[in-house]
Amino acid sequence: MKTSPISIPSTNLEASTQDRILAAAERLFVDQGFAATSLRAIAEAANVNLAAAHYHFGSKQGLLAATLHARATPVNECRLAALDRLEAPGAQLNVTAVIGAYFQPFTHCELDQSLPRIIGRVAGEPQSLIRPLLEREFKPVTDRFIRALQRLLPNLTEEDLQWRFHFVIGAMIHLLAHSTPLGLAKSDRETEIQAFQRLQQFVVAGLTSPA
Amino acid sequence: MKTSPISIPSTNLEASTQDRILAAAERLFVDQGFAATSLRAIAEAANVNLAAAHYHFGSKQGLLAATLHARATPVNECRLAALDRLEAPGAQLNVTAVIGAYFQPFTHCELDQSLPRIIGRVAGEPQSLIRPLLEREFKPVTDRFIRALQRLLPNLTEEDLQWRFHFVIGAMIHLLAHSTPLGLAKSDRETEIQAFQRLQQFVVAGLTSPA
DNA sequence: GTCTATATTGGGATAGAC
DNA sequence: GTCTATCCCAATATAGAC
Repeated sequence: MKTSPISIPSTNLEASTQDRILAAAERLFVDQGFAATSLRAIAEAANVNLAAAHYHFGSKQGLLAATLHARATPVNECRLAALDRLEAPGAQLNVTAVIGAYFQPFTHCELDQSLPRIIGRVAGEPQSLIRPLLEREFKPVTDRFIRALQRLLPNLTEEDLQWRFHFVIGAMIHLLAHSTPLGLAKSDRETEIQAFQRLQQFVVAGLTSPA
Repeated sequence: MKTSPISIPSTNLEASTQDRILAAAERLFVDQGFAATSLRAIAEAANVNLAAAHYHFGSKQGLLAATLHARATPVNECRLAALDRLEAPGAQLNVTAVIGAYFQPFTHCELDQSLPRIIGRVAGEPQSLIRPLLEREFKPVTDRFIRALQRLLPNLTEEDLQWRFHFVIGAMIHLLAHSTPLGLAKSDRETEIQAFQRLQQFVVAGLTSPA
């Protein structure tokens, strides 16, 4: 299976079979959740035979793992690149900048218009299924961010910081999964970036509040 | 269907059929999600015949709605009672207290040991399914809290506050759904209350950060 | 109100031709 | 690597006896 750069036009009939399956799976998983989405529906949406999905991904779970991995890889790269830039000598290293680097995949890196939503969606799935996947894909990078914050917030214990970052992730997931509050209208790309700026200010205040 | 006070020992064979079904459904929905849970599994866990579930709740969706409603009702009552106490003349009305009232169902009211988790779980389900339910059950009370905060934070626009409360809810949902950060051990009731205190401090700092 | 039995549909997975 | 066809099982829901 290829792990090359992801660029998945919603229904690009010229893309390879694997990519079409991945794109369709991601869209349906996001819309309906994992359990509620059938391989048949995915195959149909991808204009692909049902058996092809099994051939390429082995199982429905395998397809989910591939979908998540395809998104997680560039997200991790984008985050790490941003953090590296911050930790270079002479750069402005502070809490706001670190959180900005963590949100970078959703604000600056042009990974794809809107579809890192798979992250928000998948994080809501039952633990048993998805927790190992999430841990493998995201924990190493997240840990590096926590360590960077730890140096900036030496008055917090490691436990303090882990809890606070847990809340950061919760708010971020919620924003990814439900891009707008109940009362407000649907958002475009512009307001989406603004939403992450709002979120950034919110969580920086929470992170830096006194111990 | 009764909407009387909820007290559902995990498998109380003396409870009524409906209550046993509700309890089993809630537990399985929380553990596995809605789509992945079959009525058969619920009926088996509740020591009830499959047809009984349909007789009492009409459909799987009906059962989900009933499960959620059974939990939402006391949660709303607990929140409103706490807010009423705060808004009584002479009480200490500030942002921390209002958020404390919002979290009250998970910290002080002894609704049930751990199972308002249905809220955290259900909020992660696909929008199409669950959004109307959540709105009906929680929006009115949540709106009252937002209005209370608006009076305490007059420098924020309504849009500001809606976004910030969106983040509060996101962090709360995440805590309800995954009661502990990835690195930490599983929690008991004690640390759970402490977690909500941590969350309270975090979100109060976020809410009160300058506009 | 509770059971047995069943209608009906759809699911994941695989065998085997091409 | 892609198709057709099929196996086998599980799902929701309902009919009808008791």
